[in-house]
Amino acid sequence: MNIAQNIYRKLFKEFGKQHWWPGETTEEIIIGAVLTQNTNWGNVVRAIQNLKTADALSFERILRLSPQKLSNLIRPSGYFNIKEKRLRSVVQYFMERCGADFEQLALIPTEELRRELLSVHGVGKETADSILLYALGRAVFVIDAYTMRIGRRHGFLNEDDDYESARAFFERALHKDISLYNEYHALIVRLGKEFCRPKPRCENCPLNRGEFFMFQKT
DNA sequence: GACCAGGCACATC
DNA sequence: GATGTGCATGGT
Repeated sequence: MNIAQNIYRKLFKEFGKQHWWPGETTEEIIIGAVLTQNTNWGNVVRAIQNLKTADALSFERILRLSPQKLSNLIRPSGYFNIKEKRLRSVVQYFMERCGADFEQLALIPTEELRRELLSVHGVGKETADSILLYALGRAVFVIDAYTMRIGRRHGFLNEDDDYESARAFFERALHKDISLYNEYHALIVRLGKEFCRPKPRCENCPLNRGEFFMFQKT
């Protein structure tokens, strides 16, 4: 049992299954992945609800909306002028690539798909990997701000680790398992929200209990 | 009122 | 290629 596996076991025991990604369709998951960039999920829910109410929670409908109409619907998620363009470009990519028939992507290797996604305006590593894992069912470990902060505080990531080295840390340590990656990232977000905020520094963090104490940095 | 939230593109050095 | 900055809402 390595560190990454041990942390997972501890988190799952503490929090249980997280039922991620919250979203009913593949299109909704992809839309949410863009809207949640640097934004509280609660605000994303409002934006998605607006799209749903406007009967615009689909790729085809989104492309029909004017920039002004779309940005107004997603306003609660913040950065709405930026995200209007990003969402449109992501939707456009998928419509051109597979017509929103995601089965058509089944034979494309994950790394190739990842490169394509990263070339789309508004899609960085976390958004690409969230889409790959949660929308397209590819075994890619998603790193986010919580992962980096938790990893550094608890000493299993170094200060100079970046997105790719953090991803390599988890992917090397774990079996290549979609549902494991899915659950693990969700658990990290849960831990981050409840115990590992920028300040105050965590005090009752589950990772500091029992055999994990040794990994904690001051 | 300050801080934070499931980032990213772009400018500048 | 590293570092800084703008983007914006809503909760605590």
